[in-house]
Amino acid sequence: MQHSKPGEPQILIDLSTAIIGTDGGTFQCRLVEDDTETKTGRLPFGPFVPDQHRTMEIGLRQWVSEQVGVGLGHVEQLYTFADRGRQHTTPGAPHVVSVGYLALTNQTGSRTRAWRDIYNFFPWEDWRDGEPPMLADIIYPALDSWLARHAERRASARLAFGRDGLPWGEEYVLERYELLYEAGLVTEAFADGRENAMPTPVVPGEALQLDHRRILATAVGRLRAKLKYRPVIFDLMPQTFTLTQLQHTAETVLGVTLHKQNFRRLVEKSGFLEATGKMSKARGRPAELFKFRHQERSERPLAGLRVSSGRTRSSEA
Amino acid sequence: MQHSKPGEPQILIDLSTAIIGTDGGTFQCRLVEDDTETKTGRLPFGPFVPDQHRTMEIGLRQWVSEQVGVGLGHVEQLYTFADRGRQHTTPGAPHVVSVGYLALTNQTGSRTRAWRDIYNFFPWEDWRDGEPPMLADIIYPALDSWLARHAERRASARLAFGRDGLPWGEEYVLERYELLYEAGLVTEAFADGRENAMPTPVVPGEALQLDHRRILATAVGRLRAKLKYRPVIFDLMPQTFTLTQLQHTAETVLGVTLHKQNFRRLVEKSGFLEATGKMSKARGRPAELFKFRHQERSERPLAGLRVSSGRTRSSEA
DNA sequence: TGGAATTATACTCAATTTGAGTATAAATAA
DNA sequence: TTATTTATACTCAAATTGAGTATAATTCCA
Repeated sequence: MQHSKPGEPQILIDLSTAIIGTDGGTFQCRLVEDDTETKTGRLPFGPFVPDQHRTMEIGLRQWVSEQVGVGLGHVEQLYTFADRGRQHTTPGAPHVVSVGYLALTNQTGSRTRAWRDIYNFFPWEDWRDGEPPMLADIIYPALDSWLARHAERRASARLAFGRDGLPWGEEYVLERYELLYEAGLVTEAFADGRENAMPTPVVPGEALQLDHRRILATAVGRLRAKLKYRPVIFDLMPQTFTLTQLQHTAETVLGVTLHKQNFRRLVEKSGFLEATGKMSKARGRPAELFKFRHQERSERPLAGLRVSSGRTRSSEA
Repeated sequence: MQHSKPGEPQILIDLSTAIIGTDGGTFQCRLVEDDTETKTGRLPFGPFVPDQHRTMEIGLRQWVSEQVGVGLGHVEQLYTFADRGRQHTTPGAPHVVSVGYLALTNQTGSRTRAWRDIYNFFPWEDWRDGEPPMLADIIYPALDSWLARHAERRASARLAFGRDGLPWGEEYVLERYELLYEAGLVTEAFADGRENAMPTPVVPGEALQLDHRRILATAVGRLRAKLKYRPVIFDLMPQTFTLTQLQHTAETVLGVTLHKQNFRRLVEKSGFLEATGKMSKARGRPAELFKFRHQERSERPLAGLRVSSGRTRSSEA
């Protein structure tokens, strides 16, 4: 009930930010390539300096604009991570706590090559071509063998991965990653020295430094969930767009394909769109260009996209 | 992109916890009565000591069990608050960042008198007897006068308070409190010295120390939202309970009354309940006692209570 | 130039879910 | 014994959802 005493190790706060955008059907995240010995990337982060910034979000926006140079839309605090063993671990060094943030942008960098496809890090999350075979081939066997020794985690695994006929919930990205970590099946678990970690990572998917893949999983899970009840998707879109572009963005984020006609019905009824009268020029029939209407007089104000899935990309005609 | 330097003021982390329970139709939160000059209460909090606890949640559970003596069910991190001006403000003192937590218990203290009705702090949130008259009488006039000078916040206010025919969303507890704070209509805004704060708080509702009312608002909003898609309500219930008791608990948390027959249909279909065969004895026809079934073999595994509102308490026959 | 392919948009229809009732059953209280 | 209270079962129309079919407006290419 009292504050920590001066003798104790100092605490530093890092703001680690998952800057997310989409670009022509790829789901992208801005990474920093360290010049360290390891080849794994990391999220951009900066220190929180209480004397300089009134709030953490203000501080974050400032160093992102200075050092990353990307215009941000929606910014949202995700979670504060302080686990020992999943952070910087130099002994005697100050303890670093990272506050994870999600930031959306519609400026994915054609310029830099620092944008990476998020599904590189979570290949089991992309169901746009149907269930990734790696689940049945690699992940489920390995997970089941671990679950045989950890029956108490069985219910969580069933829910997170939608086993036994339960549905796959797109939004449980973090829960799935954490289970794989706990089971010692991802690279970071090995690096963190979990006793049960496999000597070699069993599950495909690129690692990130420290616990940044965990933060990214939190960001993707939160974004997928939020898409369904808040109009955040428009922060990923250019000024004007066609309904098909909007749908592709939603599919990219959710990692699922959607039923075109029903998506159209949903999004039109939501009242978030305003026709511009202009037309896109491409192959096939031209599509109308829409823009986001900033919620004046809408009927269904907070209902975002409650999407219903369609067929897989590969099963389309 | 680098850590804060040793010369900068130290950062301390407090874990501030909203311990929430219900007791016979009241919505309760465990407070600490400080022996300071102010009469306002505060949430229990304890320091996070990285060397002693592997994670923040472990640390929190320990000092809560030691110092508060309440058994906790679901525990969830809410948000990390670091705003200057809404924290301890002794100049030169270390900057305190509070990580807010929500903790649920089914042991509300008949023993201590430290349990307080949450609706004391947010009287406008309790719609069980219909819309609280204070909204139309006090809050809306005051808010509108502020909005006249702050047109850019108008859309937020419409959504948060459900004006202009928009529905009142139970879960926007934090958004509503923050708007009232921003408009200088609650006590804390005055204490924090906002330039536009009214000399006397305009809106009824008891204050808490520091930004603890903000943390509590976050907790209530998160709990109300979560109730609709995760079975957290059972962490507020005793071992066995009737459907009516369950409904009253949901109503207490949501601050709304529900349609009895539809609530029954929803909750029975969810597969979360298991009949015990025993009956409750009270007035009227005895009701069957149920217990929570820990999600084996259920069809709708993650669907919690998607409640639909009924009539107000006062309009019942 | 005239299909064929491609993409967009409109409309239909059954199944399910939701909102709001009515009807009836089983207890206690007077 | 009858009124009161509470619990539970069942009905029904409206709205929403899931999955199509039908048709329109382009470009591609033989």
